[in-house]
Amino acid sequence: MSPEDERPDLAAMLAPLLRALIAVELPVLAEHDVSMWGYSVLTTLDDTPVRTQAALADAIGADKSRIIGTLDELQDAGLIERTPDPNDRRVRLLSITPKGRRVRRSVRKDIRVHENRILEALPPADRQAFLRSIRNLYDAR
Amino acid sequence: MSPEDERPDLAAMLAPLLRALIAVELPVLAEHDVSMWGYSVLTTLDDTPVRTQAALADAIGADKSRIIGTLDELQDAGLIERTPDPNDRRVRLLSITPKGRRVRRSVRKDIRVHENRILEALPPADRQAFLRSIRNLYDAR
DNA sequence: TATTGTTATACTCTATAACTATA
DNA sequence: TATAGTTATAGAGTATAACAATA
Repeated sequence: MSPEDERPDLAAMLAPLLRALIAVELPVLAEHDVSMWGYSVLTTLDDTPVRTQAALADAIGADKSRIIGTLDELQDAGLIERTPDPNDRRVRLLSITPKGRRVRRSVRKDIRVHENRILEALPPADRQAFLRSIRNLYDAR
Repeated sequence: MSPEDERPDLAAMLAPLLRALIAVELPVLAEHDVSMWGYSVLTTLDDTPVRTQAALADAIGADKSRIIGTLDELQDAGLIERTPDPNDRRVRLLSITPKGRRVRRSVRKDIRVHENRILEALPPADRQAFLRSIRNLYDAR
């Protein structure tokens, strides 16, 4: 095996990194009284409005039955709204509230601080290439 | 928020990437009849021999009680050995067998093929910087 | 008959705490 | 009393299937 390949597997390196990111995010989310799934929902609704719960579930890679509790919590907290669709009474139209938008952006700002602290370990040039690369891989998904 | 910061959260981008990596690795592992934890154990024992099961569990970020089933399977398959330590009869000394080493390296080779296929989406310069960066973040952990 | 949202059930992981045998 | 390995129990998270209302 060539020296270049003498490195841990990609997944073996990414998993601890992701765990570390989640570990610093959880307290931030707790401060704002939202769960990880809740924040994921707020982010999706803020960036790319979706009509139905099924479409939302699909967008965040979850099962439609799995997000119901999350939606209940977000609705109770006044962060999203579920209004019956008059054109198709099976559907409940989803939307983020102004309060939900404020929470989402506030959480994101706090998370960015932690992310930047972690990324500071990288030389600036590599840092840019790293961000460009995961963005690239993420978009190509 | 500045344009540079208009990107998904790091964790939001890394999570799907890790999921994709795991998705391609699982069939490879299944072909070689080892679990994800089993492969993790083989990797650790091959690279950095550890004496006790507790030390191994610590090295792979698991609880000592969680790896026992994995060790049983690996031992039954002849991939590792557990020999009682004559100096401390509470301890069972761990070692990877030649067969275990062959399996580990065979799996790694197959995984690399899939990893490289995914990384081909990146321009070569970025690809190097990306690998250097996650290695950097991983080692600084 | 198919689809939306919901609820219920079962299954997998994981964390924790007990237990034994040694020290 | 403390530690290594093991087993047992309980909890969280998830997937799947069934269900009622509507199309």
